[in-house]
Amino acid sequence: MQKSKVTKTPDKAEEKNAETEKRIPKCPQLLRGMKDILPESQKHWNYVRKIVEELAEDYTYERIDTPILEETSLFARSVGENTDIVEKEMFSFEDKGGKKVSLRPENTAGIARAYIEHGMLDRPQPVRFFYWGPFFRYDRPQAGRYRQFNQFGFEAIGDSNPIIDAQLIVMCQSLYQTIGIPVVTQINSVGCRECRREYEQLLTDYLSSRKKFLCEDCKRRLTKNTLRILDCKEKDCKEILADAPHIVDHLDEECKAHFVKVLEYLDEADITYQLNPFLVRGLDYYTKTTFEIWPEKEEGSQSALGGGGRYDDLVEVLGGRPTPACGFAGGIERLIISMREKEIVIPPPEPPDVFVAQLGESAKKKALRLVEDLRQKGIRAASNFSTEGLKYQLSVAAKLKVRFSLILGQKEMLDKTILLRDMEGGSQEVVDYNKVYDELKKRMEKVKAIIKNGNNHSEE
RNA sequence: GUGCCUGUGGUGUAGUGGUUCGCACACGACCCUGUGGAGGUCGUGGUAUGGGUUCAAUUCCCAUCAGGCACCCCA
Repeated sequence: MQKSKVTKTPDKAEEKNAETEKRIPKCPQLLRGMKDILPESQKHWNYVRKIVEELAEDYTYERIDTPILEETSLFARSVGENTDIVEKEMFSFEDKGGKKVSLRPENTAGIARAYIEHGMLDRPQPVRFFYWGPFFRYDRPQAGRYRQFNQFGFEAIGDSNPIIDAQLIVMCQSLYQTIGIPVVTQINSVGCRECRREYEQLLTDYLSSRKKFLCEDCKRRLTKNTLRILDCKEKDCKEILADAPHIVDHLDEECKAHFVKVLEYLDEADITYQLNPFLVRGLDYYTKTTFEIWPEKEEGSQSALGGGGRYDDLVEVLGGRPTPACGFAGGIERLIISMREKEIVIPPPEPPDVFVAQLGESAKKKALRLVEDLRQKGIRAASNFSTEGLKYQLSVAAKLKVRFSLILGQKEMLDKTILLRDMEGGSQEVVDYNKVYDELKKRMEKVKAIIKNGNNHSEE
């Protein structure tokens, strides 16, 4: 028993403590904006991943993983030199060879690069990919906004048909619906390069004449990135924008036809969407359709769950042949935050088939082997060898919601038997040790059959 | 990157310019080597960090760091 804190015999002991404390540096902490995903959150992550993978499989999108590190110019050329992402949010540095590299802030550019680099225009078009992984942006962290965050996404490269756009939106809506989060899709068209250029001129003219009423940011945007003014939340700017020309009214024939088609398809699929003439995305590569997915009841400012659109020029901009494409990216952290808010219950994992409890050293030895033997025969056996008490072991079994427990003690060791306990009801019987597997299997089948029948009639 | 708010054991919280900062949960040990951790006893663990004011700071002030809100941006 020691009470070092209270002792009045300070000097040596305390001095020593102080010294060692000084000598051992404090444990380095989590970097700002980074997050550990602890085991207790993994069920959310696994669940979302499972749903994304199933959806991808249903729609034949194949998994692709591109590196986290790419040449900086890849993003500068695709996302855009003058975007915030490239200008101030990338983790960029020179590698030891002096090459300028960046942690990827998004994935479309990397995938387009891979498409070109591996000559995927030789595959049946469109090539469909899905991905899941970490991305990096140096932003000021907030709930739902981290410096390392995870996204999943779908990309369909090589098809200009508007049904691709519509189907992506259908997929996304379905994804969030499956998880249990009601969402609305906001949609707009920013046209192709040509109509955008004309519209930008039109908008610039309109806004220039009202420049003095715009906020400081927008005055700056007027020369640099006019379209972004549409996104401004300042009241005065919004008022001015109310009468501003809408890009959808200034699309050329082809872009207009494309947009109309997309909307037609969405109507046909019973997708509810909101036309948002001010929806402009912060990445330069978008053409024609752009859309964002929002929770039905949006709370907080970081709540856009995902966004996407068409990027018909990107592959060409990066040096490939002109190739139309369309994609979507969703934020996983934000999705999980929404799930937590909605208190969405995740289907619990299947419990193990059996729990092996042991008492005494020789039983413990044998149980070690038993667990592995059962596992190899396809029975999922849980165990806990770190404690002795049977009470404790059974409580672990109960927590795991295991239906059966096997109890191996000294008595059983002598008789070459084992106790098989049905955790539901608590009946148990002595079984010949060599027949454990058969007996267990028999009972598991029985339980399975009962569950099957029971479900036909009543469901809890 | 700007403005604002917050910071008490692992988690959630109470409280205070003055000996030992309280509680709950969680965690560990024992009662307990034969049955679902219920009960009992005991225990580990904290004022984010660094300065300043003061006889005295966890409390007041400043800075830093971290989290959050709004902006910005976007996932």
